[in-house]
Amino acid sequence: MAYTTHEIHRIEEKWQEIWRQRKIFNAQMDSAKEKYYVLEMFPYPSGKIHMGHVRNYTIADVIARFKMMQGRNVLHPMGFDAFGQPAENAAIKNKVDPAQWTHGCIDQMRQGLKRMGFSYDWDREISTCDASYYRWNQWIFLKMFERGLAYRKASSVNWCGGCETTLANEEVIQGQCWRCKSEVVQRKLDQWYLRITAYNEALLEDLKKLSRWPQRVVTMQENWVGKSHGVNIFFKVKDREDILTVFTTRADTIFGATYIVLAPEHPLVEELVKGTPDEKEIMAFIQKVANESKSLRVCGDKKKEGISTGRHAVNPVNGEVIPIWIADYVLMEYGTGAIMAVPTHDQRDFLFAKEYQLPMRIVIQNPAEPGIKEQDLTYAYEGDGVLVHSAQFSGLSNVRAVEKIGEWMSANPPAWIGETSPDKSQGDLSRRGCHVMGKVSVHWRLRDWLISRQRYWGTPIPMIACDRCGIVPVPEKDLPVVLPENIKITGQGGSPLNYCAEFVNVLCPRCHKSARRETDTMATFFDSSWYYLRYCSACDERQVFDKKEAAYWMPVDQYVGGIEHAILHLLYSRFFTKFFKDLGWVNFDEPFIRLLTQGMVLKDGEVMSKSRGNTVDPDDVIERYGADALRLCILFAAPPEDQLEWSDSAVDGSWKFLNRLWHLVENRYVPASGNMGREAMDQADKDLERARHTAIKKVTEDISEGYKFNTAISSLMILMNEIDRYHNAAGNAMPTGGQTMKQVLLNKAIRTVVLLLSPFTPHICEELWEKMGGCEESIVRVPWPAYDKDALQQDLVQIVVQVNGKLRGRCEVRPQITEEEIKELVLADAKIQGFLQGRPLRRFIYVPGKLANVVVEEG
RNA sequence: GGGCAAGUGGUGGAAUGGCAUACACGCAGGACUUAAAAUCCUGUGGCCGUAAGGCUGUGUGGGUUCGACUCCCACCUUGCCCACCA
Repeated sequence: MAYTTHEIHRIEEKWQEIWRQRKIFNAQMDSAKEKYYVLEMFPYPSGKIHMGHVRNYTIADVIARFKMMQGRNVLHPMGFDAFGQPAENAAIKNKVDPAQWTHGCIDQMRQGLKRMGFSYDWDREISTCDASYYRWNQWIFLKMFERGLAYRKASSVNWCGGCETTLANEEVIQGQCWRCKSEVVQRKLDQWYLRITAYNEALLEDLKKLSRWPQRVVTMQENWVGKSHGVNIFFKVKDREDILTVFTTRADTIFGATYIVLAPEHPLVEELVKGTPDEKEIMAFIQKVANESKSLRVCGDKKKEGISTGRHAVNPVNGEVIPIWIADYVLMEYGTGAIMAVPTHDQRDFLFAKEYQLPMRIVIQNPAEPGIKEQDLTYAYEGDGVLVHSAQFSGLSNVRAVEKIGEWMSANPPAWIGETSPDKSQGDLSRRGCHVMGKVSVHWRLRDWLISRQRYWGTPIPMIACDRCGIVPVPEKDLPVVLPENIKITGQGGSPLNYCAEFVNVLCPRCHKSARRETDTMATFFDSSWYYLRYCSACDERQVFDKKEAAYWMPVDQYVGGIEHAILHLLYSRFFTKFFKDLGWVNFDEPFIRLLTQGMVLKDGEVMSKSRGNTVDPDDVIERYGADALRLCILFAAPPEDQLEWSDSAVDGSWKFLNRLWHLVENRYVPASGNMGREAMDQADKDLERARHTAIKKVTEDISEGYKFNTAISSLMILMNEIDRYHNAAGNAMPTGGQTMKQVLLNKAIRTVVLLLSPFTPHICEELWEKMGGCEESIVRVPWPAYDKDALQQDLVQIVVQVNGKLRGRCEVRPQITEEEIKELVLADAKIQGFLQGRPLRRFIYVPGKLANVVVEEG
């Protein structure tokens, strides 16, 4: 029977059906067995699966099947991240119901995944848009609310005009909406936040436990949480009682501070400029900056703009009076929204000072330009050096001064104490903690997570606003707050739920008078922050997840997904896990032990995407070559973490290889019995056995150590080549139907290829295994083969001979040969002698089993 | 501006201190065929040479080493991430 396209489809469908019927991939908790949880980032159901999905899920599937064969109890679930904007956009554009559209996409996607033959436990499938799932979102939200981790606050938020909704900091990329790329602007709004910053220390500290995550993801998270050590310095406003707190990591430059800059949004600004001659002009400037888009404001190349307040501040270390400015380059979101400017040692301050002709003073000597004057500077010196013009700290290295000055400021009163009048201000200031110059402090970059979205297709936030009782949570017994259907979605006028009277108008759970339901929905990243826990007991209707099941299955042993989630999703998931630990629902700190970020799939050097129009439909490939060839091709073409350049001819190659394997079993596999001891083997037999064991070793190590599927597959190709060679050489000794020992060895090698290849191309391997008389219910139940060290031994090894590091010959020796013996052998060799040209031997290096290097005088 | 990753034949890639280019694609030649496809065999970094063989060769320049694709320093290029973060 030929391995035709028709035959491939029959085989693939046959085995997919068998897996389903025999429940091969249904996971059961079994404390007697060691578990293994392998998980892929679940897809957004946008329709058909694309090559990115195929790659992601094929990688994880190989791992899952490999672990199954190694005897682990494997949990490998799949589901759909089904809430989100595309469904709403489709509703606006095509006038279809988001729920209907989403379910259509899910069906299509599920079918695509099944066609690939992935080893999912479909009984655990979840969809985040089902009330059976999102009710637990609401439950979690209530638990967070109880503990003060979910709160409502009015503040300036990121607003995307394109999506007509708010965005989390993490969703703003270069000042633009991560989804639609619209400019993000700031708006004052009352919104729901999650207090992720309560965990900032743990989110940073526990990164140390993630030794099996890619370093760059850990670094990205580290930078995002952004802990910086520095000093809060208290500057008093001259002739007023106000204190301006500035944060700096460069306390060593405090004596070089020549002006103060406030962010335009700084709360003290209005107060400070009130009644001053330039008030109007200043307020106009602030308004102008406020109207600017975030990306423009945050662009580093932009000319820095500012305006003087006319007010002055007193430097606590020396009583120096310096001007207070307002400028767009200082951001309210970071630090205290106020900085001390040191133009000589900070490039931003330098540019600003040049622009507005503000004074500067050098306080760190640049060793490359000693004695340079302030007016001759062309850039700020940000490097290390010795302090000058810094009172008692002059002469100290700036690195040490950072610490020393911080300590000194924390322990001593400011210069203006006692100098200010009237006297009563002193007591007032001390009460505010300003009896010292500054305070060593830590600032974080991480902000609380804004989760309100003015969208329809998401989890309703389970809160009710009552005029009498304030914000009241929906009682647990009333969950879920079901998302109403048949809503008109126009894409305009804010949250569509606002217009749904039966949803909005409710009775207050506390006073039972009329009240209004919250109409914002949760950001969809909420849904995906805990779905891995839900899979542990996906059908449990009584609780968010089963503690016992989660204790058994969690944490996820291997997580596979795209690098694009390196910050958002992974950070949020880590936060939720820590929250569940505090709730007492889990007993571990981190959800994902090992993380693999697969590379992108490219076509003609560009990322494959719908908008570029360079996609290759996996379905078309399956139609022509089958799922196995597609899987093999995508695994063989590149290591999983690298970018993968799609090429049609590569599938052709995989298909040819599977064909060869098919015909190998069809034509060369002849049932035979018996066993051949090593002593009875000739050289060819030993070589075949060695090739077989080498392949077992290599494939096992390549899969488990670095997920080097491409080299694992190539070693199987090598074994196949060896089998062909062996068969051709042994032709005469192997008559058709022969019961010879050669046939036994050959069969063994063929069975090994099929077993080792089965995680990569499961359908064809199941079929061939069955043909060869395997009687297990599935090949994943066959134990993974082990290799024998003795069989790897060679009787003779080839040694490379070098003269002065250059390859000059080879020799075959016993592996046990001593250095003395080989030295004698090499030096006696006529060819080597020719290269030595009689020069005296200086050194002889022997790397056992590999190489000998004769070192003589050059020339 | 900062961080990370990468740079190897015509192509995808292999080798992490010891034979550079495994394995595959492509290409060329051959076998089979009336022919084509498929399949099988052989060859395939560059230069010189009929050959044996020699020289050269992993982005560039230096260094360490008996020996460097691999380690160190500097630079160039590309990709990704972050970015007026005080």
